[in-house]
Amino acid sequence: MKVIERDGTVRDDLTPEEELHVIRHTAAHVMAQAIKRLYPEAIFAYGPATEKGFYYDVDLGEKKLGDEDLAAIEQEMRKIVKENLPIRPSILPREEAIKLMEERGEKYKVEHIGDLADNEPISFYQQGEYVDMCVGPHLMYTKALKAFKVTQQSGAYWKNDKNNKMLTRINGIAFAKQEDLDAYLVLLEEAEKRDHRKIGKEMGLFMLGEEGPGFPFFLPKGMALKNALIDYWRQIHYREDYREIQTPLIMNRQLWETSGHWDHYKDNMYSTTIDDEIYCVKPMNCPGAVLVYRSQPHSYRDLPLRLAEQGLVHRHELRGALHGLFRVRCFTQDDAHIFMRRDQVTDEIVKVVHLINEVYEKFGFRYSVELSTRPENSMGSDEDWEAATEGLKGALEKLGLPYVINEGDGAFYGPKIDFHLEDSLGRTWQCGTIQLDFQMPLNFGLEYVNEAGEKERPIMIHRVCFGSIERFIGILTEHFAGKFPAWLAPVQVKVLPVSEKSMDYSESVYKAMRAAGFRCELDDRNEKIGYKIREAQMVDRAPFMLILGAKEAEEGTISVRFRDTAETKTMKAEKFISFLQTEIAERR
RNA sequence: GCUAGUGUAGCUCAGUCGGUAGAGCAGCUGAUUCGUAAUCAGCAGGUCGUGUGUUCAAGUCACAUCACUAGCUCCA
Repeated sequence: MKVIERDGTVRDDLTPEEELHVIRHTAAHVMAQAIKRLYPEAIFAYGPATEKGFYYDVDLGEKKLGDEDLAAIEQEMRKIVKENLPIRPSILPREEAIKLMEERGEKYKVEHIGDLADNEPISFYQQGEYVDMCVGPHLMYTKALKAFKVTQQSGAYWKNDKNNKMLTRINGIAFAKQEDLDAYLVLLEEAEKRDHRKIGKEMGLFMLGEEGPGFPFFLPKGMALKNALIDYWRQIHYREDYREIQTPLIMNRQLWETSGHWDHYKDNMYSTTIDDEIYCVKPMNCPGAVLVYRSQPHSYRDLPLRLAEQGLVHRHELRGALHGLFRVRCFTQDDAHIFMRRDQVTDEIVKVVHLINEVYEKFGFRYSVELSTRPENSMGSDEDWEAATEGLKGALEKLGLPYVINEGDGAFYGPKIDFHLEDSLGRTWQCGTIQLDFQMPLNFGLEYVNEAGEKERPIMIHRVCFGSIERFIGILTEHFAGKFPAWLAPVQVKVLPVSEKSMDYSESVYKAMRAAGFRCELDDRNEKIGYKIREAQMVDRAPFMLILGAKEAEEGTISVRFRDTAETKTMKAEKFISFLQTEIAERR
């Protein structure tokens, strides 16, 4: 595949990833050309290639686009491809570049030139009547664009700043070959089947209602899953020497003023009035943990002190941001606050990273790591922020973990390391996070007594592994497409009598399974065995089905059908029980 | 909160030009007693998200509002 650089050099040595990027970037230009033909008044902002496809942000004045309009744009793009226009670059002096863009009314491009460094060359690519300011490279002819689709539109602010004008963002996808595009569309369909909202409904895990937007209800099956997850969490945290606490949901305004939440987080806090005083529903667990720490004097020998809490927090999220279990207004954080001496910071962070890694590996998740630095609206001194940020960086480097830096994205009280997991569509969601905090200990006057008998201020880590149990369950559901491993499965064993004749035997087996501690259900409906298997497989997604008919009743055995292989094995109930107990105990 | 869209039975969806609500699955009842991914028949199920308006007449048109979906912004 040949591409042309802004200086006119023709190259054919790009990697497949780079080629895809160029294809998508050219697709964005062709789309812009199509838009300009259909809507001559359109003014263009940014139009990049992305990981998933491409988009162009366009100012269409008062014009609103419907689905037909998107189809028309795609149609026009196909026409432009057919015309096979050559795509050629040129570099202009800054004044001429500005003049060209001004003549064409491209005010966003003019502004963009103003943002560029003085020595940055300003280049343009032209295809037919359409000229776009662009660094390239691009395909050399429009006909080289083989497979693309305009997918959706949305609003987006100029330069992503909500104080700026809202533009129309038109999204598309493009691939090197039609087969790749088709495969991608199939993938999207598959992803839809894994959507945790759909599976959650099918399996009866949770529900959301208009009565409480963003406040999920956990149904019996979802609760079983949640509890299994928390049992696992307790086990590993006990091993790592954490102590579990629980702090109140509602505490008075003064506490939140001390912690800084009142100043920095008020818009996200729910509040209520009790005896004429304002109380806030906790959006974070830290102040509660801090009060627990402060309730007793501490020796340097007690540190690090690790206080863990399954903390239910409430945050007022914008309603447009709500999304199944991924983004809710109340969620349970598997939180912990670690109070420690300055010399313990690196070791402690390393331990937490190991723990998070252990948890994610358990489920086979891949994750990406980000380090977020000081935001604008924050508290504390530059030195403390510097030290905290260096502390996190040092730990990451000691571990050799690759990470990207997210400038200005830290919490208001400290920088953080974030762990991001992918959903079925490849969107990433922040789950685990480790935050280093000098502020809270200062604001609350926390102390410990050192070896010399002097008072010193501890440093605090805030950290979560799952992040929010709700979000984590959403990710898990999509990851396993509802086919949870036995230790997590809401229904572990489903007993399926072949007919009513084997009902008595089935009931006795069912009771034995429950007595063995399994989450077991009996399908006692008057249906054929095939029907029951179908539902156990597709709806409950039970890892084990016990098929019980006259043969089993006579022999005193059970026929176990395995969800994942569809194999069947006949054995004694005791054998199955000990097998499954091991399976669950080892969380395989 | 912003941009665009969607809202009809528990679920998935149909409903034409404005003329008074329809299917499949699930549920219930009956028959069948069945061996590894859907047995047959019957019955029942709806204030068409909510409100206001236009009209002789509104699921259908208009406005408002709520929820949901994709994205933006924001976040675990």
